[in-house]
Amino acid sequence: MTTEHVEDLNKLMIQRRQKIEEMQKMNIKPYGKKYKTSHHTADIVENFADLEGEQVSLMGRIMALRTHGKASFADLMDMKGRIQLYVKVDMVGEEKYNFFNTLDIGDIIGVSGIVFKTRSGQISIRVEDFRFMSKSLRPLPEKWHGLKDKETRYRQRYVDLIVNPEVKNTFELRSKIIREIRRFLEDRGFLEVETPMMHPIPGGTSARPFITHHNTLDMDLYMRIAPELYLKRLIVGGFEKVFELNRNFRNEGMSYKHNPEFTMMEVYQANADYYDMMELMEEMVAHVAENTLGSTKINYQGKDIDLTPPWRRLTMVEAVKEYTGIDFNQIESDREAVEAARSIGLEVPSNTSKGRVLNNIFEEKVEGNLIQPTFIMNYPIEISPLAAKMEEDPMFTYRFEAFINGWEMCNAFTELIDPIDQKERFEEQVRQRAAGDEEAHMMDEDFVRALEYGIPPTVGLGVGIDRLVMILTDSPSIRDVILFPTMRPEQ
RNA sequence: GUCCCGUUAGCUCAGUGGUAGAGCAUUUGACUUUUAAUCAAAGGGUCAUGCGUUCGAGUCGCAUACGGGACACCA
Repeated sequence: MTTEHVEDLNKLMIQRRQKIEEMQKMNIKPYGKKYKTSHHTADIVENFADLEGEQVSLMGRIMALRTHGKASFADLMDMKGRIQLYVKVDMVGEEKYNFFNTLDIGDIIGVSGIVFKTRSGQISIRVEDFRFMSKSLRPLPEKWHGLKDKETRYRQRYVDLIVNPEVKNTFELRSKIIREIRRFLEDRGFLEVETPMMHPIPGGTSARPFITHHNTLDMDLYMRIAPELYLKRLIVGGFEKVFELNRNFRNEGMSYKHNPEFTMMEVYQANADYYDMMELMEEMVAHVAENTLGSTKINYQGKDIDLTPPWRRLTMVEAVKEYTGIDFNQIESDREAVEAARSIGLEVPSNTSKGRVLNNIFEEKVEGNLIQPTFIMNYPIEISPLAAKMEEDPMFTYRFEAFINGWEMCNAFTELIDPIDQKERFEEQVRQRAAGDEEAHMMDEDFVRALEYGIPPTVGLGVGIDRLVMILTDSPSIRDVILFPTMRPEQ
């Protein structure tokens, strides 16, 4: 700690640094070694009947200190909760007792003592001995109002976690949700795999990528926007059921439901179709809700949502008809479609194709209404370059998305497995890219080559994990379910 | 990218163009079952940053930074 730095510190921080000097005079180490513990706080509270009168030892952070002359109370917090400490001068001796009263909120100590209940019924530890373990040099936010400032909460998540217990709950729940997804898929014979995060050609979806550079190879690489094309290569290779649950990176706008890096789960299954995947999706979400929240009936920001399968299924054409009255089965030409869109107040360029118009109307007029889980099926081919064409109507694909609370929660389709068709669709994307569409797909020759070896009929599903966690943890912003959300640097 | 809002003590927040406020936290004292402990006293501020308007700016204006919200972009 340099002196010029100390000058910047506020009074509270100077006081705490001075306490370190006083501790050193007393031969107490401000930063010590591990302390042998027998329990966590919550274990004692939960098993009080068995532990009353027993000796226990704990490690934790002082969160409150109430001195009463010759006896003091403190609240000790660890990863499982809090417990009250009761320290008496005649138990620990005058010197230790006086030192205890100089502890700061935030300091970390090890204690051992006897479990008992105070007169007012509070389960506590009568401290027989304690050891200082680590000094806290910065004051924590206030005990009652906690830390509210969102900027500080996101930038200094460690403080948020210390003082806002519900934040810890959210992230524990997130961990359980991800664990249950893995368990669900593994129980059904899916193999978890890891494919590259740095791609020479970013593919698998429409999105702008982040670009990075490899020095030794002297080449640019792209942070992946989706694992899709690599997972399908694995289906070519003979893995019939695979999934990957990890980060994707998209260089796009940020919002309460978009973070530049986010967690995606993609599943691929050979010899299956999109009906199988709809079943898997609704069962998986129900399994996760049941095993983390204990119910498939949840409440998100005041809205009751019932995740119990089966979920409602509608084609995109049916959904648009239901919410706007426009029947795309009756629309023959692109021009008619554009006119229909304009008739309900949507601005659409004149040269827009029928399928894109349908999708625009869906996004503008339908999506937001789909609060209860709903599968929307059969997406237009123009916006689905990796999905299999429907035999019944080549304008559409065997693709579906699930919506909950008006948000897209997953995207899935029976995969295009015809390498010749795939190559043509890539070529069309390349033309659109040349025409200025930055998010059109790039040609991936190796992926086409893989398909040329032959791939069984396959279905794939991608689930936005952060949004699922938002719904299940009742979190209003994606930043509330990502420990360290992307932010500009301070200053 | 556009618009709106916010930034005052460690934290949570008041603040009407005229001496910078409260609660908690902190320091000192009292108190051996308190628990938002209590009681008594004290200290604590580059009002985000910069430039203006004004006799005088936390307050009015402009710009910048960071954050939040909405929209746009976007699966």
